[in-house]
Amino acid sequence: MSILSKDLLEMRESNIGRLFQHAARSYSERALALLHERGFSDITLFHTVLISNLDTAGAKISAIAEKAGITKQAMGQLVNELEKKGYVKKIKSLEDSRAYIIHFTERGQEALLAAYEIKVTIEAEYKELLGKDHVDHLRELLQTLINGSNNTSID
Amino acid sequence: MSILSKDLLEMRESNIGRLFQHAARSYSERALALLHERGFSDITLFHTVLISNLDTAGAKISAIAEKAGITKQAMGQLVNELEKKGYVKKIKSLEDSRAYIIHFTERGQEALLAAYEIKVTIEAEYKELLGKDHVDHLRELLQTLINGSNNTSID
DNA sequence: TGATATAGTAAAGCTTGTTTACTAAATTAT
DNA sequence: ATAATTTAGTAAACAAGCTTTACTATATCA
Repeated sequence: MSILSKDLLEMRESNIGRLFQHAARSYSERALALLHERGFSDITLFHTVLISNLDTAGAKISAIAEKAGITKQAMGQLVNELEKKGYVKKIKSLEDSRAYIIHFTERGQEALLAAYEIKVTIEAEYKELLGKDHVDHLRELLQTLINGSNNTSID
Repeated sequence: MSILSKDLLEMRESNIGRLFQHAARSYSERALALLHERGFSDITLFHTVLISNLDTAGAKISAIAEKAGITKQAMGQLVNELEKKGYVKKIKSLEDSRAYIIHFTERGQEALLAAYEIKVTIEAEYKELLGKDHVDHLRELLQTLINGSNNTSID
């Protein structure tokens, strides 16, 4: 008990893993709140996985799934939901009749643009808190960390 | 399509929210792998929520739940699982006969100590990648960010 | 001594996936 | 050309990690 309580206090006070988690959560909650404010209230955190991974208009489901680090089935479900909500369309590939190409609808493109603007907004907020140089530095440090470790991950 | 593809490329290339997520995932995967290596292979990521939130030996379920940002029920379930695995014990409170106090068993304390050592190990790895000063700076920046935003969160 | 708040449990349901197993089309080998 | 294999996607069942709703038992306050 005496040893533990000391260690644990030290443990909590500076657990960098927890800081990462909090930062990630803070970011995504803010981003989603802003997205809802702009009228895209039917999008959940779940859906943003697709949005942030579909970087080339017209990719196949399996390609996006791989990029996002989830199974084809999960991505298929996600695409179906977003299609129901009117954000994307599945169009049969001309080159491969097994495959579908995912296209954004006009509303999907609006959402995408909003997402981009929100990203800019949040980064501006960060710059106000930390200063531009520090934000850039933060990004670099994180990038280095991710490239350096994490060799066994799916993503 | 022309506008979008450009924006999207820019979006992906430096999305700080995604960097947070990757960093968090990288950290927790590494931590869990090391914990398993040390013989605590029955612990999942899920269980570490309790472990990292139970900083005062002898807290009530509801108190830990609140600290961890989850419901009492979820924490109750978690505690039961960890009790089954032999890491903690629920002991009736003498002061409040509705309440249980969570105590670590000997094995639980071993796990806790291992968790602390793993934290130190991972941070040492980070220091090797980035340098000590940069790790300290990273921590500061994250802390500032979390304190500055995130006023609506549960946690 | 009621009224209300708090500690914890129970059961059902939700989200975000995975695993296993399948169909249909494409590719490669023979 | 046809058989074998790979690939794209779907379907169904299940699991983790929760939440919501509803409850019991105890404690506290008026």
